[in-house]
Amino acid sequence: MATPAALPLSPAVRKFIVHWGEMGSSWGVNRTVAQIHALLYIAPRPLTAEEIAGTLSIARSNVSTSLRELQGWGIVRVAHVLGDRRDYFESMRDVWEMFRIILEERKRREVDPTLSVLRECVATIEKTRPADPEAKRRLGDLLEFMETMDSAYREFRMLSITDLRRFLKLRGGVRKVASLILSR
Amino acid sequence: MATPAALPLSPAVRKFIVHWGEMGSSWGVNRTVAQIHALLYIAPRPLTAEEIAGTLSIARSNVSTSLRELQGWGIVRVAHVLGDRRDYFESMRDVWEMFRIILEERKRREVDPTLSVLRECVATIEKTRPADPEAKRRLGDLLEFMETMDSAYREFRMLSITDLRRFLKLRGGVRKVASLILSR
DNA sequence: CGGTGGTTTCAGTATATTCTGAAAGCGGAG
DNA sequence: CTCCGCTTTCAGAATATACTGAAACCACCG
Repeated sequence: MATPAALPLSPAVRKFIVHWGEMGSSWGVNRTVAQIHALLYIAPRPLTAEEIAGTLSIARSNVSTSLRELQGWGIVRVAHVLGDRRDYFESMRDVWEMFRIILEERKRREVDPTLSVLRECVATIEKTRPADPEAKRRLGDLLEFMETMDSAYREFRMLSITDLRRFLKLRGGVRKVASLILSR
Repeated sequence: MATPAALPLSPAVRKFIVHWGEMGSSWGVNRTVAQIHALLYIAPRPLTAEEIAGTLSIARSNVSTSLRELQGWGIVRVAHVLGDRRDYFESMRDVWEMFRIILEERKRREVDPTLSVLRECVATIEKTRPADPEAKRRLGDLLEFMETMDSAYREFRMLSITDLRRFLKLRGGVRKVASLILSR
């Protein structure tokens, strides 16, 4: 009863795909989308939509939509094979780069809008009389926190992947930094 | 038709609560739970479950469940008023501390399990013959990435909130660090 | 004890999300 | 122009998630 185009997957790979799907769910990513991503990431070559559908037992149309979303995130792209009219899909392979892209995208879609909302709220409260000092303070704190995070992120973003990697891999590095920069 | 115990909320506060709820959704947190958290965070004093239900127009029982979840995360706790049998609930107020707690909790619930799964998968593949070199490499890369992130996180976690705050607030700090530590 | 004020549980309902299959779209080949 | 292989769209079906209200529970009080 297996769909014709199903790829053979080892148990380990199967397990990984399933887990990645669940992980996705709890991070607000559709399970199927995450599974497709996992499959493409681990596959040794680009796959057709048909193969993906067969392998994961999901409808062809569902694959189409999900692939579109993954392309929207910029971590999957189409490739072509000479003499073959079908679209082949492949995932970005560099994990660090992928991480960077996803982070950037989530910031853009979620953090940035929150920052504007917070700014608007604070502004509105300030215009109100009598201003509600409690609420103003709380929203202000939150806004300040997010702005600090935001600019710290912008700074880290400027590092090359290689430097970022080296930095994060330093053992005891953080403590060194702390004593170097923070003590005065 | 307003529920008796509804608190008066300014439009700005209202907007904040609604937005926070939506934010929650896209991060895998139930909208209602996020709204309650927002309300408690901004409220000038601890609130009863009744007040929360009234203010947000949700069922009393729903509030109960959601509060339990927030307590599970460790960012909301009960307080009591002398001579009043009811439970009052209040949110943690320090945004940085709250962030730290949420991060820790998500790591524990999501990153740690993923790390084990990846380790298991890699181990399984290694035992298989002939081992699938492609898959092994891909899973290995991912595992290495997550392990690096994990230990970097552990290091940062050792900083006091104050130091962390100072560190993230340094302008140009990252570049300084980069040249200090990375160049050799 | 039985009553009172409050909290929690849970089965059923409502809502939102995801998935499917059939139909429409698209572009090249003949 | 029409057929063919492939892709996308979309209305409705299936599923998962969130929410409600009624009932059970609990602890204290008289």
